Amino acid sequence: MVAEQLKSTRQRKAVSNILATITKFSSAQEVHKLLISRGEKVGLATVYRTLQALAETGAIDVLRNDDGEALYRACSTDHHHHLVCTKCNKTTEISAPEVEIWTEKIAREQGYLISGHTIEVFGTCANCR
Amino acid sequence: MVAEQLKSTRQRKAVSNILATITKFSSAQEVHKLLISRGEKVGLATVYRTLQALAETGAIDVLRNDDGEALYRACSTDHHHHLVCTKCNKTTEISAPEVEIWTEKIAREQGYLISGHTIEVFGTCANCR
DNA sequence: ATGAGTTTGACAATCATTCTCATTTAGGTT
DNA sequence: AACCTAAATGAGAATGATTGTCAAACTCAT
Ligand SMILES: [Mn+2]
Ligand SMILES: [Mn+2]
Ligand SMILES: [Zn+2]
Ligand SMILES: [Zn+2]
Repeated sequence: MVAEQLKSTRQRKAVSNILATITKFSSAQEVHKLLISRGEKVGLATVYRTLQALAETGAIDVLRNDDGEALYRACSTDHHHHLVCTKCNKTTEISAPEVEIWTEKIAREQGYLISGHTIEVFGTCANCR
Repeated sequence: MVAEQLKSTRQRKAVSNILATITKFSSAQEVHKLLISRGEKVGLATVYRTLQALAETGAIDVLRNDDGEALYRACSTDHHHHLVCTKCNKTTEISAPEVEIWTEKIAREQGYLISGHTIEVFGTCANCR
């Protein structure tokens, strides 16, 4: 029972590199298309697996759009939330210590053992108007 | 171009009635199974359409679970958010005026025209522990 | 009761995501 | 450098929630 290990592969590097160049939340399909268009040969399934793995370790963020599709983004490493444009998915990171505290308090009051929370604000960015 | 009108049908009443008896967030598939098990004959597509219609008018609430599936619930009519059990989907409504204000402020500062926001807290309820 | 516009439902079609599994690769060991 | 083996990959099939189709059934204002 050896500990889990993530091997460094060409594909994983390619995905990470692409993510580093994208500022908006993007779907696995979008990331895959981008990779292909840049000449990187990476299978679609691998893109899915890589994004999910990165999200699980907290290396990148995930959220669901209105259609339930998963969107990924390489955000800053500290805890934060998002302001997302519903037209172009442009994203601005936001933080709110006061809200974090409120969240903890509420859950405790209701007898829940908190596992996480979601705070996303949606709207139309200046550009899209 | 007459204004939209929602006709009162047996199926729509059945869906609304069922929702009134459920306290947890449920998927269209679950609602459909419940209807069938109670002898109500309603097509699956109709359940989907009805839930979506109700959600659009704001009559019921929607959220996405980790798998991206849409879950519905007949909540109170006032603005609120949710504390959801990740095991059984038991839901507690919560409200937070301070958070609402913060949300507005943030969006305005960033030049976004707000269209909505999502605030859900997840955890394990007392029962599921 | 009538008729135009809605709604329904059985079933097909979508389509994002997952699964399979034969083949390739990373990275440690001789 | 050659070897080994678990981990990773990818092409394609499979899954499954959700949506589309369209003829038949229904609602409701007249
Ligand atoms: Mn937070
Ligand atoms: Mn709110
Ligand atoms: Zn935008
Ligand atoms: Zn529970």
